[in-house]
Amino acid sequence: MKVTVSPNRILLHNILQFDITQTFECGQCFRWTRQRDGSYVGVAGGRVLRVIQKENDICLDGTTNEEYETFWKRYFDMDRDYGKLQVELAGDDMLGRAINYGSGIRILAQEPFETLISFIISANNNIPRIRQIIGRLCENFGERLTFQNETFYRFPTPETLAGAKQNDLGVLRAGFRDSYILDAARRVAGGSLRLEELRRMPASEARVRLMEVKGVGKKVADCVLLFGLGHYEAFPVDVWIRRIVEHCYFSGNPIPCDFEEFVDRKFGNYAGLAQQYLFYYARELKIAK
DNA sequence: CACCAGGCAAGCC
DNA sequence: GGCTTGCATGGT
Repeated sequence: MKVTVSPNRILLHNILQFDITQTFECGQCFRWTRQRDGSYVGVAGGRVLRVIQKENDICLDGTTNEEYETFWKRYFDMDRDYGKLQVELAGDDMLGRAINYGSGIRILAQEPFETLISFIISANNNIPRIRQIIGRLCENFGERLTFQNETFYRFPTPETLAGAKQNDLGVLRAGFRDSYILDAARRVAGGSLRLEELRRMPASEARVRLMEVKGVGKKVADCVLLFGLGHYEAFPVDVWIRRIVEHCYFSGNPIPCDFEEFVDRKFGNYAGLAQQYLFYYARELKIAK
C-alpha cells in the first residue's frame, strides 16, 4: 500500500480487502451515507469525512495526514491483515463462499458509547429506521459540524444524553427504547460503567457488565464488544445469523445450548469477522429464509 | 388488516 | 434454566 498526501485529502493506493460499500452497508454502522456519485460521507469521532473508491484506490477527502495517522487509520483498522485472516477462516465451504462474497468488509473501530446506544436502538427494529432514529438523536443532542458547506452532527456525549428527561427523547420516535437510552447514558456519564476498561477485560466479563444496562441482552452486548471494544471473538446472534448458521451448520435444527463453545472452536479469535461475512452473505442474498 | 424488524424484559413454570 | 408475551413505531 502506498499513501499519497494532498492538502485536504489522502490517497491510499493498492488497498486490498477494503470495499467501502461492503464495509459501510454490512450493518455494523449507521452513520455513513451513500451519495449519488457512489462516495460515502459519514461522521465518526466528531469528524466528518468523504470516502471515494475506485477499484483498489481509496480517497479520504476532507482530512489531513495527521488526522489520518491519529484517527482514521485506526478507525478503518488499516494495520490488520485481512487477507491473512481470510485464509485462516476459510476452513469450511460455507464460510469460504461468504468470505469470497464480502471480502472487502472491514470491522470499523467505532466509539464504544455510540455503539452501545446505536445497538440498543437496533433491538426489534429495522436498519432504515435505526438510521433515522440515530440521525434524529444526533440532530437534537449532538454538536453541529460544517463540512464542505453542509451541516452534520456529532454523536451526543453521555453527559448531554444523561441530562435529558425521558420526555425529551420523544422527538426520536424510538418508542420503548427511550428509557434504555437514558439508562445507558446515565451509567456511562455517572461513571458506574467505564466502557474503556472493558477493552482490557476478557470478553465474557465485559459482556456481563454491558448486560447490566437496561435494553442490553447478549446480542446487543456482543455487537458492542465487536464493533466498539475490539473484542473480535464476539459473535452476535440475530435472526439472520441464526437462520444461516442453523441452515449451514446444524441441518436446519435450532442452535444448541453449547453454541458459544462451537463458535469458539470453529471460528476462534476472529469469530466476529466470520460472523460479519456470514451475516452480509445471508442478507444480501436473502438466503436461509 | 396482519406481519415483521440485526431483541429485550418481565412473567410464567 | 427454557418458553411466552408485550413492547412503540414504521414499513410492506
